[in-house]
Amino acid sequence: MSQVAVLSAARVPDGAGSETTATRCKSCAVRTTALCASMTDEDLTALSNVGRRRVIPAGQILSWAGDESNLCANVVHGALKVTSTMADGREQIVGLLFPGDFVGQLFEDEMSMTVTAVVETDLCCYSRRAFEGILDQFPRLERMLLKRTMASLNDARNRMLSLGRKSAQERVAGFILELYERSRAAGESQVSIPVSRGEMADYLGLTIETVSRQLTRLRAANIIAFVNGDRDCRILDSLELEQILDQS
Amino acid sequence: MSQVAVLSAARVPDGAGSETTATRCKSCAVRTTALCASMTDEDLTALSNVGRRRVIPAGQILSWAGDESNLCANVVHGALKVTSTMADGREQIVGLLFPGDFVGQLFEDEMSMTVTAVVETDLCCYSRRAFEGILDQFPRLERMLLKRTMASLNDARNRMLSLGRKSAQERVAGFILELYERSRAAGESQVSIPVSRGEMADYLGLTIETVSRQLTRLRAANIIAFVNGDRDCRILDSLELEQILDQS
DNA sequence: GCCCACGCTTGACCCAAGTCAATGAGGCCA
DNA sequence: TGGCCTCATTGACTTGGGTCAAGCGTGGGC
Repeated sequence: MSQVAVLSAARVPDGAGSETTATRCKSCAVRTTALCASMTDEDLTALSNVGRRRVIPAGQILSWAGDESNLCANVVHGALKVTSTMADGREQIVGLLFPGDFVGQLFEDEMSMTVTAVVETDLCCYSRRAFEGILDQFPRLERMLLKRTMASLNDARNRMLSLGRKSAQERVAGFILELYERSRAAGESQVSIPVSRGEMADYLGLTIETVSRQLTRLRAANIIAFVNGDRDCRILDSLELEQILDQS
Repeated sequence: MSQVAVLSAARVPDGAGSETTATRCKSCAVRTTALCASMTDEDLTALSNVGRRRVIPAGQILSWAGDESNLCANVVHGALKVTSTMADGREQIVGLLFPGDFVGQLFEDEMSMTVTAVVETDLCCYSRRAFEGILDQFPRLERMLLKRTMASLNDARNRMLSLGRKSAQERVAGFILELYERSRAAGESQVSIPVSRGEMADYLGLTIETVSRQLTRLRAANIIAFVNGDRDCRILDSLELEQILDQS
């Protein structure tokens, strides 16, 4: 999953950007999962010289659709949402970005989507122009970006199937399963839902009420169970969840 | 708009592939609109040596989701649909490809979507492996592919907004407008709808009946008018069409 | 020229999901 | 400790678009 967007306001965390060598990059949490994975330790200097760490508080908008596109970034920690909005306020979340994902609209002067932090998020930011320059110098970096963009396109297409053809129950079950895969890959036993019910609705093309009712239904059927409020849940019957998805 | 897929059966048109130089490429209908636009006439030999023309009859499937990914192609003439299908037959068209567009799943061993010709279509096909090799040699080609993939991702995201948040009327009006822009750009005075009502429905996440009713409504409101059957129409009031789209 | 098939339209009815509204459960500040 | 404020849930009702079932028109085969 790699993306396209840009950032405006943010505060700089203590000392970030002050180290001039690539030592900071080498120990970075996303050294092997972000685009940086395509670079050797030596080449990383090219990136570390222009990259600047920023912490974005939850709810803050990094950039509006229509803004000038002058920054791009790797997500280091947290989560971002990429949204498309209509004049009357209807909103669709067209992408969720997690650590290791890339955000920014390259080769374009204008941002086409709005990017917002859904929780407090650490970014490693680059000037868009500078990043494009680095891309020219490192074919392996460009290749990795190409592969990721293709993977994002694939994701987007799968979400089109969901939005165009699946029932509310199937969409909610699918979303829970996506999160389940993500947390299992991270070795966590519990699924933490990183977004509010409203954001889930905006992601799935539903209303808050419908999302809530479907979750209640899954809970009543003993397929999932919430622990400590409504943001963390345990999967009691992942087979049943999968069954809701691909054979109804 | 660039894509991801592979092809299987097809018949070879008279003499295609028999010229060994790039002369054929130079006079190709999509020389300046397909990925080839990134290549100089001299460099084109690299592509023309491995490219093979094929004509795909309307309705023929080029490759199924799950097939081995061993071919890719430029669309020269006609139109393709990229679809995602569920076990029970529900289908979503996740992309329409026109002359100049690229189709194929690079860097992947398996096709993730089904690709079908919606009308008789001419392709310029490459072995996937060979094309990947050419990509390695021509950074400008790779860059153009990257830009197109990013543009496709943007399109896909706009379609997510449509599928997730727009009413039937807005979706149909939006589709007609897309076609209108395309035909205006081609200098045509009439809009020809390249797909059946059923395919329109699969593209818009609606049913045939709903699409038909919405078209009837646009016709009754004197916004569009059909000429010679139901595949060609004239736009009588494009302002009203746009108004249906972005301010309701 | 006739018939059948296929794609499109139209009508009548239904239901999944949206809307509107009330209630509940934390969390935060005074 | 109490009063908000925000977010989630639940209920009652409405509705846009789906479903089912006729018609209709055009084009191809015989």
